[in-house]
Amino acid sequence: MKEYTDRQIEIMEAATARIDQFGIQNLTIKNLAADIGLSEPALYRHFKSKNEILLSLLNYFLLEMKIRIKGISLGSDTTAGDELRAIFNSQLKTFMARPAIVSVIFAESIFHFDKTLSNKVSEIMNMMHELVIANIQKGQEDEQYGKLINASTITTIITGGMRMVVLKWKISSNKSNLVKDGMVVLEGILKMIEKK
Amino acid sequence: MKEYTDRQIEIMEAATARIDQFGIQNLTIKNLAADIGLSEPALYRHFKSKNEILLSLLNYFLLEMKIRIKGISLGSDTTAGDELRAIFNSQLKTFMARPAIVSVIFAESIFHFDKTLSNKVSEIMNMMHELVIANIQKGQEDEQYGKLINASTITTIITGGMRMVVLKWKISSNKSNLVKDGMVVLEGILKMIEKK
DNA sequence: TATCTTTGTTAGCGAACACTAACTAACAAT
DNA sequence: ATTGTTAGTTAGTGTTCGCTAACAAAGATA
Repeated sequence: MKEYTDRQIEIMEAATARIDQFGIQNLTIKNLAADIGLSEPALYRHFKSKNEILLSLLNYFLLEMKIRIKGISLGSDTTAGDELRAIFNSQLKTFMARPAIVSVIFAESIFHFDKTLSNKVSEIMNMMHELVIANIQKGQEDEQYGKLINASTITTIITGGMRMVVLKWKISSNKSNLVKDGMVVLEGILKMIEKK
Repeated sequence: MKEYTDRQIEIMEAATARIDQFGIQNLTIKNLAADIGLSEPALYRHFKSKNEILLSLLNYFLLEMKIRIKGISLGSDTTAGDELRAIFNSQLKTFMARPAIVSVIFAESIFHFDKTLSNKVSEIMNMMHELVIANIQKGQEDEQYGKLINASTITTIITGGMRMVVLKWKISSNKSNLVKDGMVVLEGILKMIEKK
């Protein structure tokens, strides 16, 4: 398992904050070093290139997310709907607590200049898709969800709706209530697919 | 009304194509000039700065979109659902015909370095939101859509779902069938909200 | 005590960036 | 015929970029 030193984490967090506030174009080694209070070459003691910083922070957040979601504990009699509620509640709460992360992992377009980086962002998106579609398929088999619409389409609607809530929250400068708005959308979709 | 010379349009199209293929980081005046077969200073005869090229192309596509959507003709007995189908069918067909546009108008994050530019992208997004929410509200008043979920939430679900389809199409390198996939998602949502 | 490793520094490299100065050829207007 | 405008050129500006060479201080290790 990959591990990171305290200094590496400090660098990755600072880089994320800069991207969040000023965009990827403003993330330069000079700015980043100044944020931390180090000289530019000092950063190269901890990462061998600027691209490695970006790749590492994506890996870092992906790992963190996997561990957190795996750690969500559910009672044995939990419904499929409640499982979805728990997953997205955890996701949205994390985003609200650390808004800068969102600007990095939701922004495939900013890494368009490098295949390795954009693939990593796609990987994060795929992970969420797989998580949701598994839930929908199981819920349909168990007759908890209707089968009027196929699982893949429902998954697209759910992940798309959630992303849209996050995007609006970003545009509002994180002023809207992400968790509340997100749960309203999820509840709306569930209301349409859950059998009573 | 703003108008653009042939040369300006050529520059804006080339800039859009470059962003689409290689990302905003690769859009330099040097590259752009080479694409068109001109020298760098020649571009400054047509736009006073690089930022003005970007702002102009966003305006150009926004204007084009407004005109196209306004031009969609509907019979007097068209249902609200059919109006939505017509709007998104037109949108998706346009995106398939000119894929590069999508990389520009769907990517608020790449313009994060400039408020004027990111506001313009938000404006395009808002336009779609207003269009959809008006349809939903009217459809609910006319008892064509159910009122189980409020119009704002449904709008978020629809626009989010459509964006997700477009995003997947982009990630698939425009290989998936955008119009078909998009209409399946829209049909799925309509199936849930339309009264029979 | 002597040496090695770690983590920082200052100074500076070549390349690329957006943009400008100065000039020119083609053409339109008076 | 003269003049002005348009749209292009070559050459070069200062700045910033990612990154490196060379060196230094501190602590761990032998």
